Amino acid sequence: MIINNRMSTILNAVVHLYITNAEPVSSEMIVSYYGLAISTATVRNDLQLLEKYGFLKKPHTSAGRIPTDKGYRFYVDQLMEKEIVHLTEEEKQDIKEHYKIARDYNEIMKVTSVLISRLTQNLGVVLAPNMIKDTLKDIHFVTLNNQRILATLVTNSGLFFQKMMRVNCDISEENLEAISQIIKKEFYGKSLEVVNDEMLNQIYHYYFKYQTLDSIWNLIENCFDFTEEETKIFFGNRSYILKQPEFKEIERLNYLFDFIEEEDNLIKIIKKSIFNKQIDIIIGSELGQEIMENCSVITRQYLLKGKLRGAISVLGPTRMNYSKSVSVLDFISHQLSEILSE
Amino acid sequence: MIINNRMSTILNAVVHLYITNAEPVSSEMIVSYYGLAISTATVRNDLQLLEKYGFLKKPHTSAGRIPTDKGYRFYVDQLMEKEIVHLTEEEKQDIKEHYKIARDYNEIMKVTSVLISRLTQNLGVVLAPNMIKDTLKDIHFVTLNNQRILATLVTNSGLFFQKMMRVNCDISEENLEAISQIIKKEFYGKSLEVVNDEMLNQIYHYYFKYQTLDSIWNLIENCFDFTEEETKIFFGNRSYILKQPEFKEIERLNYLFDFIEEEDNLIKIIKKSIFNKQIDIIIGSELGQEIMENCSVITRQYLLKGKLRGAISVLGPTRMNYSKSVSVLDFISHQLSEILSE
DNA sequence: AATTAGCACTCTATGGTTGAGAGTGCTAAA
DNA sequence: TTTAGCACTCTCAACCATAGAGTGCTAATT
Repeated sequence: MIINNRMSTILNAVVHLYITNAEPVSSEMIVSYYGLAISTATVRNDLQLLEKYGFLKKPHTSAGRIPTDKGYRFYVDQLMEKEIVHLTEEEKQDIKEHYKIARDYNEIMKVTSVLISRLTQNLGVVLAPNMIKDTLKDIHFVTLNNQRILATLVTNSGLFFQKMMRVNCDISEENLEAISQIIKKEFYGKSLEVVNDEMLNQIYHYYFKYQTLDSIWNLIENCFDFTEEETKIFFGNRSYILKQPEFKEIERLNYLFDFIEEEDNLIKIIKKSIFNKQIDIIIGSELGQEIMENCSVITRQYLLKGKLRGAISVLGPTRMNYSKSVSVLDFISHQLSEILSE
Repeated sequence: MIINNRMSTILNAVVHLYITNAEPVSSEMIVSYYGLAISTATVRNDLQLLEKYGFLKKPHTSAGRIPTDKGYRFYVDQLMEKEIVHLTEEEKQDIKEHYKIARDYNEIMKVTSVLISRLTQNLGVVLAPNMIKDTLKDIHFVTLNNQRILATLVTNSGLFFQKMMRVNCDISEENLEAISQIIKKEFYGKSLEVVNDEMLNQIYHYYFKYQTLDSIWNLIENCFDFTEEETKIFFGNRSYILKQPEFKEIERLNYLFDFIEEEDNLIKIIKKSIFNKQIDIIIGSELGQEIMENCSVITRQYLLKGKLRGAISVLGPTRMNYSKSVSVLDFISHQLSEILSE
């Protein structure tokens, strides 16, 4: 299997034209749109070869070609980088404006997902920052009512985390204050992972050490498990993806929404991606989800103070603009990292 | 215009059959499914009259009848109450189980919306509890990092409210503590509305009164506006509504999603409803949104300690099961009120 | 006066047919 | 190795034709 220069050009052309027109690409189209100095017959020969190699396929005998997953893979790995579509100044400005308005972390995540949706015309997805490797900086309890206490836990990187806890008896402000002092004293500077494990394992140790607070540790034992919290996921606008021609048959759309609303599968896929590399593109069947075989997911890491914390993604049909999506994710990832770190 | 008993029965039959089958209802159908002791011709005569009065319409000359908005309105106002579909024991148990798992308020709202979606097979919507009429019970500041402070404000009903504030200079823990003490001292027991207004109006008063804290009031002035927070809205599963036959043409679906994602319109509609009455049903064109003329919204209030706080809704096609939806909303509203109040 | 049987009429939905057009793949020539 | 030329294939849209579902009207019946 030899892919010469011309074949690369042709494959590239097919991908491009198919991405923009959503219709099978003919030899005629390739020549005319790219002004190639070769005949359509020559192009057809190459197309035949590219199909034989598995990069292209035809919906039916007398139709033009469309890329296979393997074709997109080759495009993404070998051809795309040369022609990354950079964002326009307006787009960049637009992104920055939106971030200026967002105040709290939830809003920042929401804005991020919406921006990705809008700029890629597909579904933007954001995984909220993970803080399990952070260290404990502060903890505070507030009584909401006689059955509920709100714990706010702050980490060294300025992220925070909240949990409502149910209790069966009144606990005085003083006792809550004392508890938080103890926790700070014992755990300040330790990673949440450690705090969590040690607290759960050694609860009786603390129970004996600080006897005055006996009733409270029992409550905390049941309530204070930081890790059980599942990853928060944010979705941007779903309306753009609805308009993609691959979803004009409702059935496909049903599959897509069932998949999205299941959430866990998607979270798994995204998490696996950021573990691998800074940016990861998963195409169609590579997702390993039969019902999603006509979709791709692009995932980009984002950082907080230089450390990997979460991911932002684009979910769209395999016929998506990979180049544009990568640019969007790159730029937004930088903005997001900057905002979170500041 | 006289609607006799038989005509009511027939109108009721049309609504029922159309709701379950999503297909125009013929005279034959009505007689056979309802075992009426009259001929189809008689039914046809009544159908003609009901159409003349505007309760029914035909998609085309030789088709059965479907209800108009006016027809649904009559059904909902006059016929429905006699035959409310109560939830089964399993459904009730299912709801309770789900609420047991939910811990914090966000989870409770999310679970609520999902339950509504599942049980009605349409889109569940929840407006988070409004706390502007609550009084201030506690306030606490935590430093996240040198640029960000997290304020947690607790109200007398055990709800809380958070805001991240940006600052340009370090503020010591002591100063933050002092500030919160001052706010508590000045505003404890006052409604958030009042706190908000007075704080913003009299900021200079406090500035002079507590001079040691000069730099801080400036920051608070810009950041601490409780009311600007817009109403939080939660959506359940969108996948059920996708499967409704009225949305098998993508275009309708596009309208629906554009409307949903706009959010503001829907929030306005829901808020107007709860202001009116405990339960409110808005049918098709009554929504006043051209693109949503084939949809209805049912809204139910929910309480916290006996006071109106928010709303739960069902959004679906006008051909939705109003009776079932009302039951679902009723039951869930009670559960939700109970959980929030406990 | 109300109901019903009977029947003509209307409209949709389905399936089959046709022809145009798009695009390929092959062959033979350049 | 490239290309012109052409037969071949398949889709798509348009156009029937027909079956059948359901109505509305008229005249008969209760």
